[in-house]
Amino acid sequence: MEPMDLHPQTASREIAKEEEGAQVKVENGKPVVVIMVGAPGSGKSTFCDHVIRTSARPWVRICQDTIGNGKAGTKIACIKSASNALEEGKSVFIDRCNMDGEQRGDFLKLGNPEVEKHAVVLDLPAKLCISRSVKRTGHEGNLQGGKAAAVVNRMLQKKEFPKLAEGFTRITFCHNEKDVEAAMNTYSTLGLLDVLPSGCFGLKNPEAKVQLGIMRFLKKVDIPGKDGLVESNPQHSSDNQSAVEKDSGSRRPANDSAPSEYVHMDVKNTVSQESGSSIRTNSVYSIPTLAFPSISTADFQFNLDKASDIIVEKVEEFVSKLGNARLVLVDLSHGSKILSLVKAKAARKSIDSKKFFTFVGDITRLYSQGGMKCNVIANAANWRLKPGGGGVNAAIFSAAGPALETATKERAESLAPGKALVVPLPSTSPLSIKEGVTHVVHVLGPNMNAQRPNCLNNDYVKGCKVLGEAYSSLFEGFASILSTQGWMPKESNEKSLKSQNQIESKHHDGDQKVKREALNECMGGKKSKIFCNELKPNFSHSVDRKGNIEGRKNVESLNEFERNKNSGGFLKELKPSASHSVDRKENLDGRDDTGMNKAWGPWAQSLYQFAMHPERHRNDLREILDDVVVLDDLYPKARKHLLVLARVEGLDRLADVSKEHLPLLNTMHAVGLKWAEKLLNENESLVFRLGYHSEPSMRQLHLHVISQDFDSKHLKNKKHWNSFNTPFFRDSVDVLQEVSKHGEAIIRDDDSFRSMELRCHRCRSAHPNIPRLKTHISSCQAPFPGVMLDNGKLVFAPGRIR
DNA sequence: GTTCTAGAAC
DNA sequence: GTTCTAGAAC
Repeated sequence: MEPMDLHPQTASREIAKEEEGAQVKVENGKPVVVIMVGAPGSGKSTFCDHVIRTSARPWVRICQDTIGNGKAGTKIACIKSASNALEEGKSVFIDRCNMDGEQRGDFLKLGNPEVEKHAVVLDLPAKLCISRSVKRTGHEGNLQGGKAAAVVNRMLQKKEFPKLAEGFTRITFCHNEKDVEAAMNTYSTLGLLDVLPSGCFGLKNPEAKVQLGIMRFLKKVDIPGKDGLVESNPQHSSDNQSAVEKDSGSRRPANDSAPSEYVHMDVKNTVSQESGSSIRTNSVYSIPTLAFPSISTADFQFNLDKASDIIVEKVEEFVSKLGNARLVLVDLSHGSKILSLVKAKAARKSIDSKKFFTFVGDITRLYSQGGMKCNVIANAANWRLKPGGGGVNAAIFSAAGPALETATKERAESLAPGKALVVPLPSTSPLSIKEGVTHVVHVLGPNMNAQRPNCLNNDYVKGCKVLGEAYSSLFEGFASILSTQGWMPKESNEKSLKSQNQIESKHHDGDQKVKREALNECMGGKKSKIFCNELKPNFSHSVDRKGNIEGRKNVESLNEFERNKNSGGFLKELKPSASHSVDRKENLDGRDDTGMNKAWGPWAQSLYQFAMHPERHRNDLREILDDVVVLDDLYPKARKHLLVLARVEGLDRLADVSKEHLPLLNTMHAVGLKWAEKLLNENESLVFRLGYHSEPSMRQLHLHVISQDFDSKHLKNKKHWNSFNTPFFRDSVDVLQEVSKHGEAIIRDDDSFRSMELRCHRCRSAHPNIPRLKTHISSCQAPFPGVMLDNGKLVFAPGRIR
């Protein structure tokens, strides 16, 4: 392959000149087809109109609603019209919903292949689209008023994000008004001769953070049979894609003389020339990928031959355990000795080159310049975990901005040789925005450089051991990240899903134990390797307490354990409000140590009084036991809504729960289950769910046992609904597992859940307000989503068809 | 947690 | 005018 010595834009024009008649197009600029993707009310027309009004280049908006002399026309008419506009050198907006790949397909064939196809995805909250389309008048497609909500809902149900693989060169995702404005600006200021960078932009899922479970569910529904998805990335991938990219990466000779800045173009040309496919098929993936530099070989002067042996050995050990996730060894230099050594040794060991390959490029620009999306990158850190010092460490800290330093500091202050530290990268970091990196894993290897601290003085026995440990820690850290994103090796996943579908599975202790051990093995069996000075002392690996409920879904929870341990602060990420930090100690009145917040108001004390003095409230209680009392919620949010109250002084909320409370939590669950079953005897049409609010309004830990009809006059507002139907509601089965494994429950409490859009818990349709939601749920008979059926979260009457 | 109510949304 | 939300008070 010839080195690229042209500027990308120049290169495009050079290519264009070779095409017959392309000269004219160059003079007129390069027309582009922008396919708008979005539900009615998402603002597609507004977007187009704005750009057309303000842009220097000629644009045509093709709108199916008006194409027939101001009236609705056909798709064919749209294509014809768009084609004509392109002939005239005009750029084109395809202003229709284009919600799925099939609808977009025909428009992607427009013009000659030189015409870039872009997508602008207006993925705004369903509620906003609904309310806009409900209230608008004079809509071109006559979609307004009452029927709009239903249409929008239906469309959102089947929305399918565009993928580069469909044939787009550029996809811009807009999740909020600000994104929309930015995208409008981008296109408004797109001059006649300008070419926008290719790739996916703004790709993120704002719901992911607050609605992990729900997003997981949506993923499963949207794309059955696909695996290897990254939670935050709605892009899909295929084997074909992975093969193409693997080729483009591994085929690149180590001594390739192409300057690294042009790696992306290099890849593009290689692929389009050699396989006839285009850049579109290979620039973005959602295959979980860890890009890592060679550890210790640069500044720490570790022997390259020995280092390459260790890399290959560790890769071989882990690669098969990471499902279809990929490991990529990256080096900036084209003549990198370590890359060629590793490549040769990996080939000799027949390591699957789809799963592991080497790549020449800047680890901080793998996507923007190399066209390779890596959700996780490793940093060859220094022991202080500080920026600077040159090399990869300086580059990564610099590219990630201060956010990485802050996030790192929150988790650890130093790192020992052989250890790794997983740091979730804040979404504000440029590395996250531009490169799609979600996590940085700091790794510290052994030092053979006398100028640096902890020099091993050429002791390669120890050095090799430590370097091996460093890679193990790194790959374990990567595995733990995969698990947090709902991804895990397929085999374990299938196995655990199988056993999760039935409530009865809760007693399959033996089986679970085997799996847990298998996974332990899979994770390297050396969990203590990952260093973190925030590690809580009460973590224990002897998790096999009685098995039963906490034994379920063990794969995921073990991974969660790893996650918490590794990052030492993942819980914090899930609960950004500092008041819920796991270390908080509270006084009995709920005021924390700072005395600043969270005193329980007088109205919040009633449950506490029930728990402490049940005999005074005998008439209001269903059951009084030594450890718990059971009562009807005073304001039930469903036909049946009971509370199981803990009778321990000082146990006010889920955040107060620690491992010592496990027996109590088990009792609460068992009593809750008993009552659910009792109520099911009275009315077998009910379905129950047991769980805790992440942050309760009422003092004294209480388990909600609530029927899933939500048929109650007391369910009045968003907060009511969302507190039972978002991740804010923590299923008792999950809490038991978490506490059993990690000694604490995950709290999902940021205030956003209150204002989250209202979605039916069964069919997931969105509704503009509480009354409409209630009308809907009173008749929705859709089966419950898989995630709710998993792990025995729902309790049905025996024999009932779900 | 609920109730009350101003004012936004319809 | 009526419906609905959200914030303050309790």
